[in-house]
Amino acid sequence: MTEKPANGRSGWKQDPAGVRKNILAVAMTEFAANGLSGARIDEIAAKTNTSKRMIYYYFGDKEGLYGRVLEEAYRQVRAGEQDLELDHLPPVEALKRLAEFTFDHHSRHPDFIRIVMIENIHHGEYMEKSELIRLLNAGAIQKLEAICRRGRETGLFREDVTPLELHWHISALSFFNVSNRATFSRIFGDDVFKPDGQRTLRAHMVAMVVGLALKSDRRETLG
Amino acid sequence: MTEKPANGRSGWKQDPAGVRKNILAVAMTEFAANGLSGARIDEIAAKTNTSKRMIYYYFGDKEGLYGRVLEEAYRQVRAGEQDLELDHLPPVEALKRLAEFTFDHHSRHPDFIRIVMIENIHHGEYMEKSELIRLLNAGAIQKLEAICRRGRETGLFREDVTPLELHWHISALSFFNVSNRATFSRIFGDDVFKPDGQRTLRAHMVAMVVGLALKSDRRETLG
DNA sequence: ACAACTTTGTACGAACCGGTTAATTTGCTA
DNA sequence: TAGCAAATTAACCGGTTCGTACAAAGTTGT
Repeated sequence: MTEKPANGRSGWKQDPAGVRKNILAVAMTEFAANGLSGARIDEIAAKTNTSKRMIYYYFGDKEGLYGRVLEEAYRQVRAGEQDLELDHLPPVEALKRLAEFTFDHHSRHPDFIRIVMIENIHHGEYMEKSELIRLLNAGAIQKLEAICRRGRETGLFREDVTPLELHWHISALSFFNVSNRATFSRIFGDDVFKPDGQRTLRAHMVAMVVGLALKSDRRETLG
Repeated sequence: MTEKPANGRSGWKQDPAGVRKNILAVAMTEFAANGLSGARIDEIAAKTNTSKRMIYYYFGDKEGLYGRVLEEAYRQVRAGEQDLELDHLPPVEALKRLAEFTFDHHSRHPDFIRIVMIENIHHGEYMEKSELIRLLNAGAIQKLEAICRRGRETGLFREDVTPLELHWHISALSFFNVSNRATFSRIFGDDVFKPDGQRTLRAHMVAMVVGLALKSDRRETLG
């Protein structure tokens, strides 16, 4: 509960950065769980180490808080993607790794997925207000662009499939796997979401994406 | 505004079925637009031909209304799928047609997609209460099962890719195309969602799914 | 004719919930 | 240690919103 101040000095009773961070973390969980209109400021405040007044002191109002949560969600997830090193791999291997990583990454961050779902329900209007988010996401496709460039240079990849389209397919299959788990599993059972099922889906996804990227006469090596 | 009674006889001043229908239609739009907690009963009532009192008379409370809206949404969409005739087509053609149809069908029913998104935010808890929805959806995969059976019998399809998995991939790519349009287009532009872009994505989806279903030595005829 | 069902309309209560007012404490600086 | 801005606390407010009460009348199947 009582964490050490984010500030260097110890013994301080005031800790603005820590308070902000604490509020953001709690708010993200609550918004992810209940949506923008479903989340309750009082509930967020209660789960915080501080008081409701501080939420308004630092974030203005509910929508302001939601906006910052949205930014923080994108920031965290994009930060987790930076470490991936793909330049030393041949294009096909790099594409496979990127696709697998995305699948796993989304699977590990269900709250991020839920925040994005909620933002889509709101037609992306809060995202549009954030310059930060646009900047963060612009870089999200650079790795894929590099892979495609190398793939085309070596004559393996099709010329008419764009990085953006590949990103779309990878995202769709990885996102849906988390976003629609509740309804899908209640209709068809949850075998698909057990470890074996997930491995299969992931392998399918990789095979499909690689199959799409490769020229047809280079596909024979695929299973 | 004033529609003729759903009942056959004319001159009736009472029309329970019509009132229910009208309330459901308005409520679906409102829930799809604002979510369960975001939608306002008073707002729904105002857009109805009848009064708030009738909503409670027929549906009990807000959650009861939402539950019926959810059922109605699934019922409408599944009903629209029934007409599709695939038995006369060879398996690969049938699979293509089914995939294309699903893509277009979801694209034509954004409110249904939004309702399903909202239900997933609520962890599918209202869906679970409805036996009707489970029944409706159980049949949603039968067409695909028939196609797969024929495909395997003729030696074209892989034995280790199940109808459920194919349904999952088709659903993921078709669903995401509607559900994440707002955030995706705000980050990467909306070229992908213009007619040309949509045709490309749809063609990719079909190619990927068919490529996955087919045995590797039967894939050479693909573009 | 009679009972059950359907419709209309208003007004209201009570909880909920986002946001504020006002006052106090803490820490930096000089 | 005085002064001042930033940080923090706790009680409070007013509008919103779900749901109901009440009162009455029209309609339909039997």
